[in-house]
Amino acid sequence: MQRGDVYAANCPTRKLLDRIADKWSVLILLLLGQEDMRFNALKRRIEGVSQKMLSQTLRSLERDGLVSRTVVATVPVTVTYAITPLGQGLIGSLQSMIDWAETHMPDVAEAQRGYDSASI
Amino acid sequence: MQRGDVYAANCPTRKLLDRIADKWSVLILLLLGQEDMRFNALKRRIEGVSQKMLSQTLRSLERDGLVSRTVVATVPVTVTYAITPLGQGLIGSLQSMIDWAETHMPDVAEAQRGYDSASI
DNA sequence: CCTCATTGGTTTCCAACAGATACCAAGTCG
DNA sequence: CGACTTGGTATCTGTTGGAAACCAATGAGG
Repeated sequence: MQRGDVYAANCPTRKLLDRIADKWSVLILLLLGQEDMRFNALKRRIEGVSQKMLSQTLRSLERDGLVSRTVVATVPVTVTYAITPLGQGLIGSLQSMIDWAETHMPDVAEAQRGYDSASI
Repeated sequence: MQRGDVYAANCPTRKLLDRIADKWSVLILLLLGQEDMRFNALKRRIEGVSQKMLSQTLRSLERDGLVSRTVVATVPVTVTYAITPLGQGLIGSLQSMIDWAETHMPDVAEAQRGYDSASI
């Protein structure tokens, strides 16, 4: 089986990786993996995200079929975002990345202290 | 057990995630997970990375203790980068992310076609 | 000897992108 | 009548990424 080379710039998988290996994408997918959320709920939950980046990233995730967007004609109109079955498959990897980060944060912090003190 | 909130901007784990969930970091870590590599070997292998971003990202990964940097006093001097035991633990999650991307690339491509044709 | 190549970077400059802010429609509440 | 909600978009600015030039120190080739 011929495998695409993710290190080639024009490889479709590499381009997909560039979109999901993004801080906002990861945080959004992880939240939607837990429960459906509306636009402003995501915005309030994810500290520091701008409306522009949130709508931009959501549109990109929707285009890739990882997230679904549902408009409900209430007043004012509400928009609900949810993870798709396709996106659901990604959650596992992302969650284990977060778990690793939370578990090994102390080791990383210590490595940083070592690095910073050595380079004074 | 009190869990840090990765969605808070000042959370150390969130900041670590922002550094790891980066396209260059992921590609570098994955390559170094397979074998030790020198600077220019990485540069040749990862299509599209600039020297600036490569050295910047490598320094960041070194500071976090995920990658080690070894200078050998040959002529000209050679610098070898290797994954650390700490970084090794992260490879699994990253690899499963790539595997997912390679496996589900056709689904994503089809979702994109659907999205793009619907919005003409 | 002079030039070009190698190594692994740093510096500079400019284009691209992210973030802050203002604005929008359409309706509800005081 | 204002002020507030929803989920955005438009604009302007500041930070970042990428292209290219430059660097030291040495070896090879003409």
